[in-house]
Amino acid sequence: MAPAVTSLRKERDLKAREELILDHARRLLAEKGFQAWNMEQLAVAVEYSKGTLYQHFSSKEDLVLAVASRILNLRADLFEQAASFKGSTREQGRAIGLASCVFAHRHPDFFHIEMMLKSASFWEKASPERKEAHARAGARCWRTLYNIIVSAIALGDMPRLPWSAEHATMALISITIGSHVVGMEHNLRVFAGIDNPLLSVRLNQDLVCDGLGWKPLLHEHDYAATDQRIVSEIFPDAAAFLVPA
Amino acid sequence: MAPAVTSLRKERDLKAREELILDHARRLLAEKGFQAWNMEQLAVAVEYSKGTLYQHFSSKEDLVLAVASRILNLRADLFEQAASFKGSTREQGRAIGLASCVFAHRHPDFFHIEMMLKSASFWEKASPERKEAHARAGARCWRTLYNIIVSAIALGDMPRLPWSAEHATMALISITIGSHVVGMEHNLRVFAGIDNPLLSVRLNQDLVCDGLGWKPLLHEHDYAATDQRIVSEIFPDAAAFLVPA
DNA sequence: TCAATAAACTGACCGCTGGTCAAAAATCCA
DNA sequence: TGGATTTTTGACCAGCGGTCAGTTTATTGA
Repeated sequence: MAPAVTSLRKERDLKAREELILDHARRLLAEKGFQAWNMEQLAVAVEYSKGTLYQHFSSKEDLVLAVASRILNLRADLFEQAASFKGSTREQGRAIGLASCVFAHRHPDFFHIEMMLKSASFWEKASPERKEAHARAGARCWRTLYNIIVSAIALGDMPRLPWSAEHATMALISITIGSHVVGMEHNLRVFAGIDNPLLSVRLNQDLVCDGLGWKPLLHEHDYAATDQRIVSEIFPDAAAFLVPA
Repeated sequence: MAPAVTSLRKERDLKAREELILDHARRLLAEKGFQAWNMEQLAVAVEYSKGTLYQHFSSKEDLVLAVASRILNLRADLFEQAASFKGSTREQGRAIGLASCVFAHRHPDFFHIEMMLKSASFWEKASPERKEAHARAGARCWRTLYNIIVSAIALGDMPRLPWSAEHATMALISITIGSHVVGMEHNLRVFAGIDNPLLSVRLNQDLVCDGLGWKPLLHEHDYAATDQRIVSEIFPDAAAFLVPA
């Protein structure tokens, strides 16, 4: 039997190599999408053989799912940072909305990847473990928002009826995802004269928050000031595109 | 030179064959997604050879895009029917919301297909003509909604500010698309205890309409009665799942 | 230090797919 | 009817994801 110290190092090396593969795969995905590169090219890029790649991932789809999960966990990280903002529940919700935009700015290709995952043939080629990991990463995101909304209802910031906390969460997730997806359509951007799609994402979030009666409503509070605080306290490097002069 | 009568018949035959191909392709897409069938199988199904398929479509992606466009035009048809509803502007908007649900019920696989189209590699393999046709079909949909919103603003049913008619249109499109996409997610449905995803689509649409200040607001009017009228007058065969007892 | 053994890595190879095109079949017209 | 023209066909090609027997590298025990 191998000494524990040796096997630990091996495990570390394996993990490091997996990271290396994922890094390069993410780059290829961002640059070329899904079809315009192959496993051989990736193998050359990471300086291992194709066979070795398949010791880490059961298929190309499995690999791409792993990339998506890693990025989705970064999204969850941003959400959790945002949720730590000190302020009213609606301000915390707003911080998550901003986090979603910071994320979209850092990972403009993420939603494209995520759309691919929805395809049935894609999903069934991925390993169960990675599918579960992805579900966990997704849950981290909406759990963060859900907890804030539960607080909002408990504190009386949001009416309990006619929507449950779960439905309110779904509504905010829907408007956010929908706005990001729609914002990627070139024709619609031209039609609506939108130069910065992220601004309209936030506008739509405001709309839904007001629709949910989440107090203080948009016109009852100076949210521009809140935005300044959120950006300076939590996303200092994102000031430029989030709070335009 | 060929007689005009002959060439006309040929054109008709060609068109009919294209329909046949599209019908079978749509069936395969619905049953198996994109990857789990190939052009040879489709050729066998329509009883022509693979080469003949490529006289109609420049690639598999081009073919799938054509299928998507045909379905998208059906969506536009439903929207235009809905827009003809006699009532307040918000009731007309609601009719379009219902149309979107009728459509989702008839073509549950459409959004999956539409997601695939967003992929860059997919888009660039399709022919320019079909891409333009798809854009036109999409425009038919949002134009219909846009016209109603313009009326709403003109009639004073919706405040002109702080959102333009274009932004209001985008907001409603975003919540609708977003709700449909999110509603397909199994984990989230379980989390929110949603049995009928289409109901939450409509709930979210109400939320945004109220957020936009589109009068009469949800609590100012008996929209259940409106739904009954819309269904009986425009979508009589959709009563079952749209207006549950 | 050095075999013997085990573990890890490799790339030639396989089956399958989207897409092509020369040959064959069908159609048309004088 | 028969030669010219158009349409259809399916064998064929290149490129892909994925496999696995053979090679290389690492580990072990004397």
